[in-house]
Amino acid sequence: MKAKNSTREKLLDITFEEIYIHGYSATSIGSILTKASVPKGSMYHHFDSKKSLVLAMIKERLCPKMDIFFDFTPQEDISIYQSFKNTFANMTKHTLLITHGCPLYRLMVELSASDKEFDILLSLKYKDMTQGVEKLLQVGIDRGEFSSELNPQTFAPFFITSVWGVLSLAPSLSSPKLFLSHIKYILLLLDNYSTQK
Amino acid sequence: MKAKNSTREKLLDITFEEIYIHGYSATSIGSILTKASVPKGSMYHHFDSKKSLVLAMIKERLCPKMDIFFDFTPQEDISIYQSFKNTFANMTKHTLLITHGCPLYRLMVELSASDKEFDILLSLKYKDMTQGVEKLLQVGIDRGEFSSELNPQTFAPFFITSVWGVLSLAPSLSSPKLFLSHIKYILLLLDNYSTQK
DNA sequence: CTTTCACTAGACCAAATAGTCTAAAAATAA
DNA sequence: TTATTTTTAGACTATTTGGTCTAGTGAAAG
Repeated sequence: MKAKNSTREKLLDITFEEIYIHGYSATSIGSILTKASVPKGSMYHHFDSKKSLVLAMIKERLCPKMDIFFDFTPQEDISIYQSFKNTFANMTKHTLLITHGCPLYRLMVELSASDKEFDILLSLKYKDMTQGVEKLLQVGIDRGEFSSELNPQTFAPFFITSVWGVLSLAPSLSSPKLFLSHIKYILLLLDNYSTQK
Repeated sequence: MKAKNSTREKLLDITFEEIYIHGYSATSIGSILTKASVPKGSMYHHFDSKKSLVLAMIKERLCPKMDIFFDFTPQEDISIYQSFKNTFANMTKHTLLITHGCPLYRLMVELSASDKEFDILLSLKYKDMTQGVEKLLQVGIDRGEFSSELNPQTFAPFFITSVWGVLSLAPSLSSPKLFLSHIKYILLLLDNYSTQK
């Protein structure tokens, strides 16, 4: 007996992989179908179109993956500065993230300007992520770890876009070393606002 | 009488515009031809394929445009720190750059992982640009404006990828304000290495 | 003037694309 | 079991894609 919705789930899995690597326009339904060993009829039973398949993939695969790649949940027993270090350490564990960049950002670069529906979905997750950073910074301020001069609302977007910027560089230019020196600068900047000097 | 090579030049112009906005895969030769009012035969007389047209466009349009968007030439009479400020001020004048992002980076995100020839060309220009920043920083160190602790070779890639990261965000999220606060942080970081405190 | 050659023009082609349709199979409910 | 619904299967279609081909045109060289 087959698991419930296994076809749908498999399609979402493969769609994420294919689009992460090749992008939306360069990925054909045919290639997804072949890789997933799913016939066309099955796909069009579950999804109206290529676009709706990808919209579902963003919601059910890409967004959850972002929460795994970028974990900003504050913890009781460790400093916020250390939390950021842990966040970065967690990122480096995901090789695909380092080599192929941020899947959300890559899709955003390709689609946000041309398609409103994609833009809304992707921008929403972006805001969700910057808010995660904002909250973490605010906790740091509230705890007295950071000066109140630190503005979470402007630092968070700087943080996110700066990190996505390095990550999504060409694989041939990207490396763990480059990423490490990049985050070193971000941490240095954050340290400017540290109260424990 | 027609200007020499006017067809070729027009094709490169329109190709740059179309691909800057829609990306490589989403731009068809047909749409370029229509927009440029050039028949297919003319295009294939000047270029072997879509790919070779775009490779020529990168060399003859995109790369020169990058030098206009990002001007890192040091000047005798002004400080390097001020030079960076001027560089940023120059960027904000180019509205397309703020709204649609860095054309080189966008293309890199779409193509570098999949196509070696594009990757080589785009990566070369990336290296060219980071070198521009490196040199500017080195001049600053040599002049005694920056501490020798500043490492141009790691700061330059941080600088470039961080700036490209904000610029290439979704147009719906992007704004001059966001860009301004972003560069404020980069300048603050650079100021850490300033010798005149 | 005439020959030559770079360029234009667009009809044409094969392959790939997203999407449709109908029939059968499998799972579920009665 | 039988009836009903969900899912699978893949042939088929219309459109678009990048690219070819051949005939014509215009300017410049002889």
